[in-house]
Amino acid sequence: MAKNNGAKNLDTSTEEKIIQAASKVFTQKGYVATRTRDIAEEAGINLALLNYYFRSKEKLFQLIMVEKLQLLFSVILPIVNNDDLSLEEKVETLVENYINLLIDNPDLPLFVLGEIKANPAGFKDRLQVRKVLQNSSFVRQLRNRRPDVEPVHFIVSLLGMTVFPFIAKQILFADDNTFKMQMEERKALITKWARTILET
Amino acid sequence: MAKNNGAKNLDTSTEEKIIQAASKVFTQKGYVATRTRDIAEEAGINLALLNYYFRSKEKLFQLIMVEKLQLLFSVILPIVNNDDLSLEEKVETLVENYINLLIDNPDLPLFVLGEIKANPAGFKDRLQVRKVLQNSSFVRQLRNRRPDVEPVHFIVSLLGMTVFPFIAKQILFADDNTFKMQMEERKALITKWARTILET
DNA sequence: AAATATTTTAATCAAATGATTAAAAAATAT
DNA sequence: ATATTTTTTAATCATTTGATTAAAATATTT
Repeated sequence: MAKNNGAKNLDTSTEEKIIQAASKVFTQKGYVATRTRDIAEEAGINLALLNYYFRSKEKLFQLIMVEKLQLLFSVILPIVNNDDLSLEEKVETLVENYINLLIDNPDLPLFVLGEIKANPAGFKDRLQVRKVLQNSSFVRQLRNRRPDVEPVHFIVSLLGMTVFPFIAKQILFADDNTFKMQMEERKALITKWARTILET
Repeated sequence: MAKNNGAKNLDTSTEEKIIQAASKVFTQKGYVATRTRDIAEEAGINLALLNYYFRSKEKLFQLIMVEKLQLLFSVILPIVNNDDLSLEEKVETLVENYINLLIDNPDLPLFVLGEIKANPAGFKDRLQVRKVLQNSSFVRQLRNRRPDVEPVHFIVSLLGMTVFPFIAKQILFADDNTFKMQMEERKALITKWARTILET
């Protein structure tokens, strides 16, 4: 066998190089707009090698998509389900962690939302964000605090204030540096505003 | 000549049928994912006819894109530049009109933002949303009211709360009817929240 | 009605693209 | 060292897709 190695050097193995390249190109251009040749070139390998390792564009895409969805949920789920955090603590942690994640992965929201819209059937069953949220400690606390407001409205506002700048970055912000700076200062603003909204 | 007619019946002319179909398919699937055959089929005409009328997929797309951008801006610009409206009145009108527009064109935000991201160079010059906003009555009022907060933060929050539900509809909302209903009740909520934020 | 111009279509082209194949190169085992 | 297995490549295929062409159909003008 010509196994690349045992455990070390995995981050530079061909397979890993392809995954890294696919992650980059897919999230940047979306499924239909990326050509397998783009990924191969980005990975510095032959096109046939991509199919040797992953059988097809579709298979490779599924892999990346699952990875990205887990990345998004790994930040949300532990927080909204943590019974030890108060409503205000949840909001603060959520905003802080989510903006940090998005600063490192600015393409993530538009990519994920775009692909879900492009193929709703493929995610209808797998993704039950609504159900998970419905039964969360977060929603329970929201209902308790403000029985007069549907929790979804508050959640959408919080997510909107947090995620939307990364979706509309191209249009609303100048250079990348001021954007990052403003996203940092935005953490405190959103937290404060969300608290205010909870009281009003 | 075989001109279809003089002035009547234009809404069913071949040219108009193609534009309607292109509008629908492009906004639903985006530029790369739509095939000219899809548009032709949707319009109920031959594929060659599409190229006879519009020369190319790209040309037809440009037409639709300009139309959609004008649609988006035709709602924002008159309001943010209206010196006769108070800050609170601007917010209320903006939210009301924008949600109405988005209820009728739910695919618009993801489409426009996706295409701009896919081809930033093509819009960098044409779209100067930042500059227009910068000099608007709206931003002046915001600076005046809250000199301690960068206006962009407020604008992003307002737009985020308004637009984001239409972008994440697929994930966060159940059926289309309850969604529309909740968007209607959301108008008052956002307006109230925005006012609160301005005071805090 | 005949001639002319416009609109529409069927057939086809050329380029792009996901995928395969057969052979070469490299690694591992014997 | 030789044989065997795994990895990589160049060449090629088949399908999709935007676009064109030549002819047919329809409308307009004379």
